[in-house]
Amino acid sequence: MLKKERQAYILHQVNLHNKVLSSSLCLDINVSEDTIRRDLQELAEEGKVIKVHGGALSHSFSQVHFPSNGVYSLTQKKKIAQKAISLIQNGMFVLTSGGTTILEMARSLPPQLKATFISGAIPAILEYMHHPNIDVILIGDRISKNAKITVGTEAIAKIRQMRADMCFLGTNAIDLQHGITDNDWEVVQLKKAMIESAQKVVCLAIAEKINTFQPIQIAELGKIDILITELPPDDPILKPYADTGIKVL
Amino acid sequence: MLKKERQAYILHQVNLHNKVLSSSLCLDINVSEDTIRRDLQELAEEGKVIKVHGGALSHSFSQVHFPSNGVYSLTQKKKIAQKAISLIQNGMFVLTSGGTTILEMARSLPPQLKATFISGAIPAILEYMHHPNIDVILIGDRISKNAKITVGTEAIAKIRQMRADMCFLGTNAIDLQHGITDNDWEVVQLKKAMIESAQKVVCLAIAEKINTFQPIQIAELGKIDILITELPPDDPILKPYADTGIKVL
DNA sequence: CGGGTTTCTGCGTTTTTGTGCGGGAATTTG
DNA sequence: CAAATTCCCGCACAAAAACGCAGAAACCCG
Repeated sequence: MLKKERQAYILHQVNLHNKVLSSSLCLDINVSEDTIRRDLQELAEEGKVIKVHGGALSHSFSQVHFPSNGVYSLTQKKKIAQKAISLIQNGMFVLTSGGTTILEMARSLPPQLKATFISGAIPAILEYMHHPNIDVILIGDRISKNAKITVGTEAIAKIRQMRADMCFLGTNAIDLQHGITDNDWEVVQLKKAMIESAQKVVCLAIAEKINTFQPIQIAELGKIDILITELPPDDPILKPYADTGIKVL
Repeated sequence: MLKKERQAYILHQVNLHNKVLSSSLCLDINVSEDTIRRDLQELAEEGKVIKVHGGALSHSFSQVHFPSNGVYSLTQKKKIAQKAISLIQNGMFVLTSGGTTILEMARSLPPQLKATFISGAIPAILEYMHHPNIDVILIGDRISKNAKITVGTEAIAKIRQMRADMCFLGTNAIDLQHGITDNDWEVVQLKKAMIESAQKVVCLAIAEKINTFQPIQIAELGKIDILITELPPDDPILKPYADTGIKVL
């Protein structure tokens, strides 16, 4: 088994269960504990997991207990959220993925907006629920604790039978060659379905995600209608994307 | 169980209940009191909790007043929650409705319990999601903002195709003549479906709900297997229910 | 093709960390 | 004041990590 393959498997396990024991991993993959430990260490250095004595934890895990995340690019995300909200009109059916940028958008929705939001992302749902004029449709299925979103075939089937006006995707990585990419297989399946079910696809990405990529492809750039970052639309880094026909905000 | 994981659980409990006893924690997690004490000490050094003789307090608690129970029957609900939890075994599939009693149960689930919880109740789902060993299946559909639970035909259809070992119902009203009743038509439909899909039906009701009724019937008493209140099982008010064959805890 | 280098992996050995236990000191409670 | 908890300290033991090393595979390059 290849090293990358192994690390991808480990990452998948961590994302699925929020934690992982080195001992159980080395039984699973049938390699020595040292190898696992080295893998975890590498993943930890890349910020993919958090290494602890005896195994590793998912990043979201510790984020819960450090609610003081005011530092995490909040101002950029607010800016993105504002631009995204300007696209939403009364009466629309809006499909949203998970992620902190989407969450910020959910928090910033103006109270007089009347629309229907469809999502399986728990934190976002909580925000929608508190909004006075928004109807909320919850996508059900098994919950991925790490992504805090429902994943699985039922969720995908439900999304497939929707016809939304617009779909907002929190974006983990985007570049010219691979399009939008991610590292969680189940979330990727979900986002694929969301793209197919929406008339317009909007990607929200903070600038540091631009020109990066991850192992699994969600969609080619051609599928994207609008790209929103915190940068001004004429920033040179965004030029190549605009040139492919994507509307950049 | 990983050390960080344990500390996360402790922190969660402290933030939830504003206090925590080392003795109850070491029963919950099944480690020695020394370990708990060391954990609390570490958390205290990081400023996450305030350590006191016998346990720890949340930071917010020490600052302000006693917002505590009195009005909201919290202690009764905790008692009910404890009895309910004693019915859950590892590996079970458990269906739960909404309501504050169910929420209290969700908060009190012991961390080593491994089970699958199925629900459309958003507050309860949040608790299940934070639990280290519980798998969560979310029932999707339109969200009723006031009940904070998913309602509608899709939700009912999904529940119908489940086969749960046990179903816990928060109960708004119960009496001998009408069985269990409620006043929200959509929630009633949902609970009916849940009863049909579960092998055992457990009703959680605080004593003040006993011998009251509401406009819409959910089910006859005959459908109920177990009734849990905060009273001792031999309380005279419960006698008539026990006489109909319901197991009273 | 072949020799040198880098990368990856597993195996001992040593260090560090996490946990439980016993006994005595300190604190709470009645 | 006395009994019961709870806390603190040192120790022992097990599990995990760090470290150095060596063999094997992959890679590079003239």
